[in-house]
Amino acid sequence: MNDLVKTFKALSDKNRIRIYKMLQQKSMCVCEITAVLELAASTVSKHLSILKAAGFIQDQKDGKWVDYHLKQLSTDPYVASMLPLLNFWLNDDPQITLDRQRLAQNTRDQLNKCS
Amino acid sequence: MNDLVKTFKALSDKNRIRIYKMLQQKSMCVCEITAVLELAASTVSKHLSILKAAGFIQDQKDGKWVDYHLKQLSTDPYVASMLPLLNFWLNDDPQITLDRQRLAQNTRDQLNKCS
DNA sequence: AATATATTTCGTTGTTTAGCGAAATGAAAG
DNA sequence: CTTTCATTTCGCTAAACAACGAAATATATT
Repeated sequence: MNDLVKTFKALSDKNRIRIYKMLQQKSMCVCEITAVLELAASTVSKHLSILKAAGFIQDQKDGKWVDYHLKQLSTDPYVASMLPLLNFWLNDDPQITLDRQRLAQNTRDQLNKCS
Repeated sequence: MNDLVKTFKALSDKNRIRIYKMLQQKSMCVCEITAVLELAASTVSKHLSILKAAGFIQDQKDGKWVDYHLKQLSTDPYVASMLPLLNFWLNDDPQITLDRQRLAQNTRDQLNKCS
């Protein structure tokens, strides 16, 4: 039961949903996500750690960046069941659409001096 | 997006999950739920209002009691998608099993002076 | 080596939320 | 019609949580 509650808690935040829906488009580093959400990098990092702990995302080092991407083959049954729903939901949401437009415009190399 | 977050928040609490899984067995009044959860009636009432606002449950007056039951045909698409998962999940969970045993033992009429 | 950029960790602050008991409300029974 | 029981609302407290900036860590570039 605790795992299930943890799964739902991970999805109970607007900014974490926005992160999930961006990662559905492409893998992103922290500073790219930060640029779209307009939050402090430390806040974004925390959100990512919560999504990771719940089993929704994975990370991978890439030079000075850390790439985050969806874990589409989750071992956690709760997460695995939620994935198709999350992938389908909110694709027409105005905020999600806007985020996706903005993430397409920025590349991590253009983001000199992320903050 | 706010509706989706609201849906997840409703399910992000252990006691609300326990309530959901009890209501899966039968409709219950507040004092019956209170007897199983061992929480204050006002706390249980608040949990029920959150589940109701999210579209998971409905209530119906029955004399001096208020009967709560699952809303198995939800108009909310997020809730509707979650129902089959919630109904399937946790049926073997020790806490849920125990709650269900306890709810079967008590009837509202035996619960004189609920608290 | 020194500097710049990316990320995480830590400590703090303000907000949200779960919990309680007391008071208010409503319905049933004496 | 007064009392009793069930429920909800209200005000409060403690814990959980999101957000920030600063400090720590790590990698890349000069």
